[in-house]
Amino acid sequence: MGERIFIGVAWPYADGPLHLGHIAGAYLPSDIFARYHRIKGNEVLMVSGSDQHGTPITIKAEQEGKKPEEIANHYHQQFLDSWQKLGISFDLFTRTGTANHAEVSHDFFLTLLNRGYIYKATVSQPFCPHCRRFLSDRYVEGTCPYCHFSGARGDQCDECGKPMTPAELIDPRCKLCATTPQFKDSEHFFFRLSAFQDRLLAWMKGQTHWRQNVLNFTMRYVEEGLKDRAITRDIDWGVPVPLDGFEGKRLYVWFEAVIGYLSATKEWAKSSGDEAKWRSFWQGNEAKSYYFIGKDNIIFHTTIWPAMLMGYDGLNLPYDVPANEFLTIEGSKLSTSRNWAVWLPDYLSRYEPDPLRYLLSISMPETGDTNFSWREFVRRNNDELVATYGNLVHRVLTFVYRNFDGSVPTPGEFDSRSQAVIDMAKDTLNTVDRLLSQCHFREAMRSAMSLAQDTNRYLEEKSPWKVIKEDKQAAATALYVAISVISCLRTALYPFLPFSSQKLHRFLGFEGSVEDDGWQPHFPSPGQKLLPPEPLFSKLDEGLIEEEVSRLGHVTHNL
RNA sequence: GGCAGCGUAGCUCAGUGGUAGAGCAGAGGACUCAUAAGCCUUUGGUCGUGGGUUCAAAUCCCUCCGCUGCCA
Repeated sequence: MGERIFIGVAWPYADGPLHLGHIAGAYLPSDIFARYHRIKGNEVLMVSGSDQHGTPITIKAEQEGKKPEEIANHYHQQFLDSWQKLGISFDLFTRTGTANHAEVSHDFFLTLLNRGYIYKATVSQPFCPHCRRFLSDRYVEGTCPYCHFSGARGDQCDECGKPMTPAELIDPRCKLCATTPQFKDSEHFFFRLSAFQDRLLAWMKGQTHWRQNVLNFTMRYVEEGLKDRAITRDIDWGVPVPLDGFEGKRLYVWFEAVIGYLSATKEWAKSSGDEAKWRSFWQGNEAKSYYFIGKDNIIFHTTIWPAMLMGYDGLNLPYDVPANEFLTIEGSKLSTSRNWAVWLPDYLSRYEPDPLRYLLSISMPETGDTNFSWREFVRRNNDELVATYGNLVHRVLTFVYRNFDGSVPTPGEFDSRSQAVIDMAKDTLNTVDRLLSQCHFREAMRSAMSLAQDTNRYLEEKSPWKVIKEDKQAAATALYVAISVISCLRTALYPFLPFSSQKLHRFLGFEGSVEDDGWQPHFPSPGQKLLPPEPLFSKLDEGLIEEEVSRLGHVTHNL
C-alpha cells in the first residue's frame, strides 16, 4: 500500500488572468509533486478552485457593468482552460460559489461558534452614503496624518509606509465616488486566533522538515502575538452568515476560502460515488497534507488555517507548506497594474507548455526570488532543453530507427563503461525520487539534466556511427545503453515535462501512459518496435525576445 | 519605522569554516549520428563596502551601501 497524499493549492482570485508568478509559485510545483506521487503509485488528491468572493470582484463588475458572477465565471473558465493547456493535473478544480462550499463553510463557522472560538463584537466601519455600502480599508483614501500625502489609503500610506485605519485619515473619501464616508457601528464576528497561540507554537516546533524560510517567518509572526481577526464583512457578495439577523453580511474571504480545501475534498468524494471517502485524506494518520502557495500566503496556511483546524478538531493539520518565493520579470518586480507580467493565457496562445515548465522548474524560486527573462527562456529552451535532452533523444532514436529496422537493438555484453552509464541512470532515478519527495524541484531537475549530458558524453566515446561500419554488435550495445538511459529520463522527467515524456514513451514503443509504467528503470526490450521519431522540442527564434519584451508594460485588456 | 532575506565570473544561479563552482556566453580544437545540435580544452571572480573573531571566512559577528519582502 502506497502513501496517501493530499495536495491543496492556493485558490486563485477570479478577477483577472493568471501570470507566471502564480505558476512558478504554486501551480507548477504542486503539479510536479502530484505527478511524481501518482507515478510512484501513491494515492493523490490535488484540489483547488476559483476564489470568487470579496470586494475587488464586485468593484470590477460594477466598472464593467456586469454581475460579479459573470466576472468570476469568465475567469473560472479561463483557469480551467489554462490548467488543461499547461498540464496542471487537478483532481478537482472547483469554486467557492458552490452550494457545497457554503454548506461546509457554515458547518465550520457554526462548529467554531459553538466551541467559543468565534464571538461577536461591534466595530466602527466607514460607510459611503453615495455608494450605499461599507468600504473596506483600502477603498477609503485621504490625507496621511503622518506625512500629509494626499493619496494615502485607509490601510496604509504609500508615501511614508505607515499603517493606519480609515478613521485616522484626514479628509477621508470613498475611492470610487470621492464622497466623505460616515462611520457607522456594525456588528461582526471574530475568530479567536489568540486562543491558539500556545498550541500553534508547540505544534510548529515539531515541524522541523518545513523549509527554513517558512518556519522562521511563521515562528516570528506567532511569537509577536496573535490577534483575533474579523471573519465577516458588510457586503452582499459571498457566503452568507448562517444566523438570523446577519442577512446583509458575508463571511470574509480569508476565512471562507481556506475552508475550500475541505469542501473541495467533500465535493470530490461525492462525485466519486463514495461520499465518506473525504475522510481518508483528512482524518487519521494515513494521509499527509501539503499546501502549495506563494510566500504572500504563508501565514494563512501555517497559522490561521491550522488554528481553524485545531478549533474544529479532528481534521489533519498541514504536514508541509513548501511556499515559494517570488518571480521577477526582466529584473523588475511583477506588477499587474503596470502590466509588468507575463500572462499565462497569452503565453499558451503562442508557445508550448513544456519549455515553460522546464524553465520554471530549473529556476524555481524555492529559496529566493528568481528572475524570468525572455532571453533566458529562449536560451534555456534552445541550448538546454533542445540541445542537451531533445537532441540526445533525437540523435539516438533516428540513428537506431534507420540502422536497426526501426526496432530496439539487441545488446552484447556491457563493458564497465556501459554498465556505469546504466548504473548512473538508475542512481539518477533514485536521486530524483528523493529530491522530489522533499520538494527540492530545482535540484531534481538539474540531476536529470546532468544524466542527459553524461549520456551525450558516453555516445561520443562509443561513437556508434563510426563503429557500426566494422562492428555492428558494439554499436548495438552502445545504442541499447543510450536508449535505456533515455527510457529512464522519460520517467524522471515526467513530473516536470509530462507532454514530451508521453511523446517519448510512444516513440520508444511503449503502450499506454508513462504514469501507468511506474517509477522504475523500465528498459525497452530488444526487438521492441519504435515509432518513427520526431523532435521532442523545437528551437525558438531569438527574434521573439525583443517582441515579447516590448509587450511588457503596455496596458492591454480583454485578458 | 520595526523585523527578515538577499548582494558570488559578462548572464542566470549553486555553494554555511578548510586551496573559489555549474550552465550559458567568449576563445581554440577534434568529430559528424543529430534540431550547425553534441564532445574536448580554455579565458574570466581580491565572493557589495569597511572592520572583527579564528590556525583558517563567500561561509560566523558588527558598520555602511544597494535591492526585496513582511508587519500593512
